[in-house]
Amino acid sequence: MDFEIAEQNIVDFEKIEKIKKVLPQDDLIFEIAELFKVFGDSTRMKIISSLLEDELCVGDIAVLTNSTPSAISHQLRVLKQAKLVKYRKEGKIVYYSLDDEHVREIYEKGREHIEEV
Amino acid sequence: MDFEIAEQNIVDFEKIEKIKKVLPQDDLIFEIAELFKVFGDSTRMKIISSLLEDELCVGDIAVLTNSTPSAISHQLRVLKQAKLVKYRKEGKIVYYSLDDEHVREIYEKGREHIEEV
DNA sequence: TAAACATATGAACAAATATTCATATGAAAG
DNA sequence: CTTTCATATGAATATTTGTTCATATGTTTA
Repeated sequence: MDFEIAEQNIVDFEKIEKIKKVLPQDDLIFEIAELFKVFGDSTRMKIISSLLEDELCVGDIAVLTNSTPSAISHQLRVLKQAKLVKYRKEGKIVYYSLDDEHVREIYEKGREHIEEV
Repeated sequence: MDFEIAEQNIVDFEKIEKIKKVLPQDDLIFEIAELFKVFGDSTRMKIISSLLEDELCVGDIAVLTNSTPSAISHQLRVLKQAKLVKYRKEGKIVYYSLDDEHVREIYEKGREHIEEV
């Protein structure tokens, strides 16, 4: 590890060492990136936008997103695994809703960035 | 459009129409997703984590991320296009820094979600 | 002016991923 | 109990995307 560092062109060695100490662990950074990856798809973002308004079943989400129930079901699984949505069953119908206030907050920060630039 | 809707299995037509009215335009949703896509990569997330601490040049970021200057340069271009980082030149050295408080806020919301679940 | 250096860029390759299609599951209705 | 319906799932395909490698650009130093 240290060999590699020594071989490269470092402008400010002390600054690097200082930052290295406070950087989050690789696996935490990986998990954060994985979370944002879930937000980084138009279909899922449209699902999230819709669920910000109300709980919805798969078929209704498919209509709102101009997508197929199958595609939506796949994406809801991704959102579920990321703990961004939860669901409740009512007979054969499954209602999905947002699982976390962070979803709304993250969405809104993203929207702010887009709309202010 | 309305034909497609009529053909599908809709559970609550009124709810759908109501949500449809308040949903953001497709192109805004697309842009938000594109923004989060930028956050959704480990390398870029590590760059962002580093720049949260201080401005850094390409070579130093490469060391901190265990990556090559070339790979980092490519990723910095992505971050630049998303208006997440800015840069200043000092001779042949280019210093990058975060361009927007939203970056920090979005990063922290993401981290909160990961750490609280 | 030539060499060394930091960064940028383009093309090619490999890996990841969203959608589609066919089919499965499980619940309600006939 | 058989059909219909809502949702889920697996495999295949097509597209996107990150890295690598070679090379280019522009700056400093010898």
